[in-house]
Amino acid sequence: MVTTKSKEEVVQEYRIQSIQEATMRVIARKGMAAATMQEIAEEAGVAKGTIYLYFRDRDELVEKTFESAMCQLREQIDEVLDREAPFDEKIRAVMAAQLAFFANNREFFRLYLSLRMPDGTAVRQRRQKRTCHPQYRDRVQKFANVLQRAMERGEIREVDPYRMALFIIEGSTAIIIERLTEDASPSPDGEVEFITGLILDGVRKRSAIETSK
Amino acid sequence: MVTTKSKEEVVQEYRIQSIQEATMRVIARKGMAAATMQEIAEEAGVAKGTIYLYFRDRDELVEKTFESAMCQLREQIDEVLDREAPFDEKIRAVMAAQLAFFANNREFFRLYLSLRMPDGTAVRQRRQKRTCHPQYRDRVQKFANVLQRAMERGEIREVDPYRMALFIIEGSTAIIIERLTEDASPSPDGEVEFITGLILDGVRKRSAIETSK
DNA sequence: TGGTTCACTGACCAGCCGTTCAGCGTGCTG
DNA sequence: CAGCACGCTGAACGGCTGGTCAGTGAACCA
Repeated sequence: MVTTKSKEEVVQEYRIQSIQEATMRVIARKGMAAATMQEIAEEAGVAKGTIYLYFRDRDELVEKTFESAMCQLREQIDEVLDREAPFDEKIRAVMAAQLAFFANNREFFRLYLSLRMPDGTAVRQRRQKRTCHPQYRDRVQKFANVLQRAMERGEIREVDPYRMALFIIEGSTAIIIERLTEDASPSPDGEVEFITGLILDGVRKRSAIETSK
Repeated sequence: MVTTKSKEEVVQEYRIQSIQEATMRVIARKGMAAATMQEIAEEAGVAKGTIYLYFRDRDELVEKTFESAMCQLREQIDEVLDREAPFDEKIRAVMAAQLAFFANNREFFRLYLSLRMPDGTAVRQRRQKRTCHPQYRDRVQKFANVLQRAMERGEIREVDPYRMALFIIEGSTAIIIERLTEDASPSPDGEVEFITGLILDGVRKRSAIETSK
């Protein structure tokens, strides 16, 4: 039996998705704290009450919105991470995926900045996240595992992989988000090459002979 | 005339400082959005009204608190940055200064995370910072200038210094803040060495011969 | 000692915003 | 076509919190 979606399910999914997209847009515009249910509803073209038919409360709305975007990001990066490839190729591919994702989801970045960390701002006042958001932590951890394997293969230096992952992810994300506020940025390829170079070889000038590949 | 502080001025400064410290503690505990004037007042051991004798409103309180902490951080880093030294020494010293600052001001980090960026959360709803906090941007810019000079001297590769600065600052800060939530961390010296290595030489394994110094 | 000043207090106010729910209209059914 | 079901609406509610200000008492002065 091909469980084809009933008409109601389709409508429901459409509603949920458009409310979530509106949520991201409003948060991108006003910031997490100033994004009101009223404005989200207007942005989505529904009444305030309608949102509560699909989400328990504001917390759940924001949380679910964050999670579904993070899932997409994660899928696109994991797809690259799980492929068999030399380490530098992987880094290049991950950075390209990240760059493309944030370019295609420009409204997501504020939500991302607000929720990834120890609680830039609590979602309203409940849910006292002491640590980072689990989805963020998972992402760092997964990346750390890849680094770990690269260390075992002797492709990179042997040091704390979790810290290394944090450094790379935060450093690269900062540049990628900076791009979003610029009028004119370098080409995506150039940017990826720049970031990859920074990660692999650092800032120091190599005297002539590069360890190319 | 040595303008020695009058008794009133001393008391006033003391009040201001203790209210600001209370502000940082409460924000560290509850997060920016959930930190109420009531709780800040209790933490400082004064009545709510008293805070308004020294700060116009909540925005000004938070802003001034952020700024005075950022000034300290900035002073400590600038002192290092302005010293004449080879580039790798400078990086080591800056990282050590940053590490020490956040270790000595553990309550500051949430305020820092909330205000540095495009507006993790607007300070309440006014002041619609489109870009990062000016103090943060200044810091990145100053660091970029140092990188620029190092490029001219041929100490590091020639690429966009502002992006390089962003990458280094965000990457290293992520590790330093991670330390604050750990039970047991490596020694500060080890950590500084680790971060410095990452910045200068990247993650790639060097085959034997290090360009030491 | 009586009077005056003024930093400080905290009960109170006003407005904002998340949440609710009685009612409406649309479309389906018999 | 009458009656029903139900998704949607938005006015109204209530709680919370930033900000106010009349009152208090300690310190100082004459």
